[in-house]
Amino acid sequence: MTTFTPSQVVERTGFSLDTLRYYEREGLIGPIERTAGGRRTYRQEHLDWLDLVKCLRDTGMPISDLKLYTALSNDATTLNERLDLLERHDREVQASIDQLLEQQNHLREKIAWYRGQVGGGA
Amino acid sequence: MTTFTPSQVVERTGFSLDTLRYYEREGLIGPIERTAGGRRTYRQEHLDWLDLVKCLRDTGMPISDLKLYTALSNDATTLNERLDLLERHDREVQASIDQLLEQQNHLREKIAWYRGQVGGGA
DNA sequence: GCTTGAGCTGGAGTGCACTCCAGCATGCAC
DNA sequence: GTGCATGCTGGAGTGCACTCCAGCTCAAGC
Repeated sequence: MTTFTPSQVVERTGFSLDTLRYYEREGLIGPIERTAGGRRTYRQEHLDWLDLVKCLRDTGMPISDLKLYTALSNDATTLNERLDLLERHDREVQASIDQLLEQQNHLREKIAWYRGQVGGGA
Repeated sequence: MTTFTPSQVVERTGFSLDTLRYYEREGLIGPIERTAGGRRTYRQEHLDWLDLVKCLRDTGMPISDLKLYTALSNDATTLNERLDLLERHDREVQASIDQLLEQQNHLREKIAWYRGQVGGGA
């Protein structure tokens, strides 16, 4: 069974060593097995999980929600709750995309105005 | 000339009183005129400016860049620099929209998977 | 003229998500 | 078997953008 050292996980996930340890402390990822010497040995399933964590963090899910989601994931009877959580999050992501697009329009109007000023002054 | 009290500005811009004062301290908006008693009296141009500030903040421009942009706006010869700043920001906004859309795809795949599980278990 | 609410100041406090550090252990490379 | 990179822990520190607070002044209504 392939395992990964902390630095390999850093390389593959883009999280820093400190962030990986922080997430483990916070319960965003289950306790990672250790070598006899105490070093963490990650497995493929951890990398997969961290990809999901990255997706959710990058879309703005707070640590507290991720903590909840992780806890739910340890109980096979919580599929509906997890689905709810992700659907709610999806709606929030959609809302922030919409808001970003709307504000981008204002921004581009402003840019167009500046271009008129700059071009007109030539 | 119409003027606005601080609480009217709160209502119209959505910024809190404390945030308005913080922005003024930080130089994101020029010093606001005062009444004899020391109360701020905002004018329409301030509301317009605050709309732009809101647009830029909501799209993630840091306070430090807004500070710079505000400083540049007090010098009529800086049109090109301001345009540059906004264009750079627009590219960053586009990048975060793109990234959000991409991560939203992953999220929706996960949601679809959950729906399969939940539906399949019925 | 007094009450009540809005506003003032300077400075301290908050919440979030990391990030850094000291001091120590481990492990592979030679 | 020693040197150096990697990793460990607990806890302190950071950066950002506010947000709150005490103690005070001001203004409008009755």
